[in-house]
Amino acid sequence: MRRSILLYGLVLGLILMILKAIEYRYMVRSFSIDIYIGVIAIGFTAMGIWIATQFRSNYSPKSNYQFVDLNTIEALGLSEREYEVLKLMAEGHSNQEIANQLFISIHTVKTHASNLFVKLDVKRRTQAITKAKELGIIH
Amino acid sequence: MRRSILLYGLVLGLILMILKAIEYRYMVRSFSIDIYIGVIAIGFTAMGIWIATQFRSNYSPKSNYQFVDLNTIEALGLSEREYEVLKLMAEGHSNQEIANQLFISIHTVKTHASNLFVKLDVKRRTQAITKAKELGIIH
DNA sequence: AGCACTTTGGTACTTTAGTATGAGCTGATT
DNA sequence: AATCAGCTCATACTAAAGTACCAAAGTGCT
Repeated sequence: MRRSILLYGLVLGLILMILKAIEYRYMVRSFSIDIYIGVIAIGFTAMGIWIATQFRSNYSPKSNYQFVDLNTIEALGLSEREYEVLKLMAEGHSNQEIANQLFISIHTVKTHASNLFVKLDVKRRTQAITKAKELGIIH
Repeated sequence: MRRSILLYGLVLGLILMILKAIEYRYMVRSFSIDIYIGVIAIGFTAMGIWIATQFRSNYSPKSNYQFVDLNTIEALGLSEREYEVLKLMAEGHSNQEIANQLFISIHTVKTHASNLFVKLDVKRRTQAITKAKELGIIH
C-alpha cells in the first residue's frame, strides 16, 4: 500500500520531468501556451482516472480495501477478537482452523462465534458472513 | 449516465475557463511557469481521481449488473438442483430450511451439497460460498 | 479499589453438517 | 431395450457447529 503510493508519486514526478524536458527541447514557442496547458490538463486528468482505477482494481475487490465500516462495527459492539474470528469465518475456515491461526483453543473460538451471532442477530455462520458483507464490515 | 458525461465535460471546460481568466488577471509573470504547470497538473490529477471515484460509486457497485457466469457453472458440471442448493446456502439457510423451500427431504439436500463440494473442490459450505462468489457464479 | 468489558478456557450437551453407500424413479440418448 | 445422468430418499455414521453456564485473568476507566 505505502509502496504503491510512493510508486505513484514517483511516476507523477517522472512524468513532470519528461514534460519539462520536452518543453525545453521542442515545444516552447512552437505551440500556443493554451494548447500546451490543455494537453497537460487532459493528460493529468487521464492519469488521475488511471490512478484511481489502479487503486480500485488492485486493492479493493480482492482484499481489504473497500473501506470497512468502522462505525458499524462499533455500533454492533463487536470486539477486536470477535471481528477477527468473523473475518476468518468468511474465508471458509473451520473453528479448529481459526483456533490454530489465532493460537487459542477451539472453545474460545466458539465463545467468540456465539457472541458474534448474538450481536449480528443471526443463527448460523453462513448468515453471519452474508450479513457482515451486507453491512460492509467485511469483504 | 450520458447526462453525467456531459456534466463532467462541462465542469472540465468551466475549470479551464476559470484557469484562463486567472492566468490573464493575476498570475502571468507573477509566478514561475513551472509552478503554474505543477498546480495545473496536480489539480487535474485530483479531478481525474474524483471523476473516476464518482463513476465507480454511482454506477458500478449499486446496480446489480454482475452477470452469472453460465460457462463456469457448466464447466464445473453443476446440475440445476445443485446450483439451487448453492444459492440458498449462500443466503445462510440450513439444510433443513433448504429442504423445506425446495419441497424435498433433508437427505436429498445433503446429497446435493456433498456433490457440490466435490465439484467445487471445497470441504465446507462456507468455502463453497466464498469460492462460488469468486468464480462469479453467485452474488 | 471497584466496575465493566474482553479474552481466554472449560464441561456438557444438542443440533447441524457432512460422508459413505445403496437404491428406486424418470427422461433423454444410443 | 438398454444405458446414463440427474433427482430423489434412506440408513448409519463421524465431524463440526452451536448453546448454556461457569470461571479466571487482564485491561481500562472512575
